[in-house]
Amino acid sequence: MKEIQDREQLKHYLRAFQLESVFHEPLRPHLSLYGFEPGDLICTQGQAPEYLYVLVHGKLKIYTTSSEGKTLVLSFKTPLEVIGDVEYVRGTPILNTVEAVTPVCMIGVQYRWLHNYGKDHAPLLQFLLDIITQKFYVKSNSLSFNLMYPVEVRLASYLLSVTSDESESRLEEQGSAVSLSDAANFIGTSYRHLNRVIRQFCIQGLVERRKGVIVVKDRNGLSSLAGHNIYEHNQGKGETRL
Amino acid sequence: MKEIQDREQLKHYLRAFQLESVFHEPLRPHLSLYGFEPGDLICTQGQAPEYLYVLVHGKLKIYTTSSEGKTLVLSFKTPLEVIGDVEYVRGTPILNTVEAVTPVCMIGVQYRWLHNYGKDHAPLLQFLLDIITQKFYVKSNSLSFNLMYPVEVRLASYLLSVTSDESESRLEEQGSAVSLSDAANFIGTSYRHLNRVIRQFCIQGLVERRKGVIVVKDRNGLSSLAGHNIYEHNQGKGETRL
DNA sequence: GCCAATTCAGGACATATGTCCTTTCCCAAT
DNA sequence: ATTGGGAAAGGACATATGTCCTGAATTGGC
Repeated sequence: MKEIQDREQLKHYLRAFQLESVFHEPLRPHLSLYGFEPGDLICTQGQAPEYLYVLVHGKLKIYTTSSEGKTLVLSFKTPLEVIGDVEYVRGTPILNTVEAVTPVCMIGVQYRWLHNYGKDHAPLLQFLLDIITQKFYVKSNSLSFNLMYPVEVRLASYLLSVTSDESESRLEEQGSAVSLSDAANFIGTSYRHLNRVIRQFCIQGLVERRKGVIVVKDRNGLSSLAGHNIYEHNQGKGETRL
Repeated sequence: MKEIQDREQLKHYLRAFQLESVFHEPLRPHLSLYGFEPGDLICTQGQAPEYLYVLVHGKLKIYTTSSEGKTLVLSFKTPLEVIGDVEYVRGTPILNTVEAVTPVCMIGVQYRWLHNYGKDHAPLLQFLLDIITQKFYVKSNSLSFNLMYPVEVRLASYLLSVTSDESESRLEEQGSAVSLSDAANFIGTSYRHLNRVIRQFCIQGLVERRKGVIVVKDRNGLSSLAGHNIYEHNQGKGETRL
């Protein structure tokens, strides 16, 4: 992590994401921009958190590791997203490990300033509510989905959610570098089993393998397999009530 | 559902749960008390919500039903808990079905009043944040746990979390009426498989069956099976930062 | 271009879990 | 008491998924 000393850039992001009222005057001096390189850990499961981060550029991977060493990828995040919000509100240790997948830029604020100047600031509270309810919503879907459907269906849904709508879209686009084993950990299965299901999809003509890359051949087929159940992504802010 | 016309009782609950500042003067006239009988549905997945409810007495079951008819029990809730909070903030249809397990009493407020008089009211926002982050936390644990461990471990954890600390505690206490098939749906497995695992636990001397009731015989044994992973319950408000 | 080291795909087998069906047992209505 | 219905437990089998290992493919260094 390195701090980026560029108040102009910071202002730019605040404007671009309409965060000016969220981080009002008293908080401004305590905001900083931080850069992370792919593979950098932003925070680690179990540690005491210190900063609230707002992701404004790049892609993050959120995962948890069991005591036996198994890894479960919980989500991939793109802007606008917040890291450390739940921990801030609850005062608990960091829940999941967060790692930069691409070069990442985040706005960071120390909890103490957030608390001093923000704890009664309605726009900030509303912003946090908005973000956290969205997270809750996504996680809730994810929980039901993972518990109710077999890997086959989850993979179909996953492929639909990470590839774009072109006639032939492949996994691993725009340098997003989602490896197959990450995908397996995300779906909550083993790498081995993922391969098995992919092979089956190949046979059914739904996807194709091309040197380590999966190419979606038949979105409709995948859709009918997945049913209406799609891994929900950050679909923007939607209509919030606040 | 029937409305309970008793302002004194309402005041009593507000005091008991320290909700007086959360629901401040302008909101008070729009609060009502509602009673539900076991089996009553408080709200149904997919509907348009209208009320925010605060559970002040009784026990609720939250579940979701897939289009194929499979049911997944997401949680059981006891006071203090809020229903409809995520939907209120996000303006979305009801996510999960909520059913009374015991006689239930809840404080209800229509969204429109909440919005009119509460959308900038910091104590209310803080309250919602507190509740929702707690929900998020529990759900997050639940997701990882369910995806990472086999039914055996989940059941051990579940038994520990629903039975009290006595030397011999049985499932199905204090009229809580958690049926085995509810338990199966909660753990995310089939009734058949749950039985299989219970049988195995019996053989290992961990639990005993007595006419449809499960009696925990060896908490330590269950603990070592479950590892440190326990289904998190509402462990009170904890230390919140707000 | 060649080799060692690493990643990747898949075979073989074990285990976990689901589905369907049968048996038993309990209770309520007659 | 008799009987029908339905919960509760478990048998038999099919399927889904995990683990371990092997051989092919790929890559980076020389």
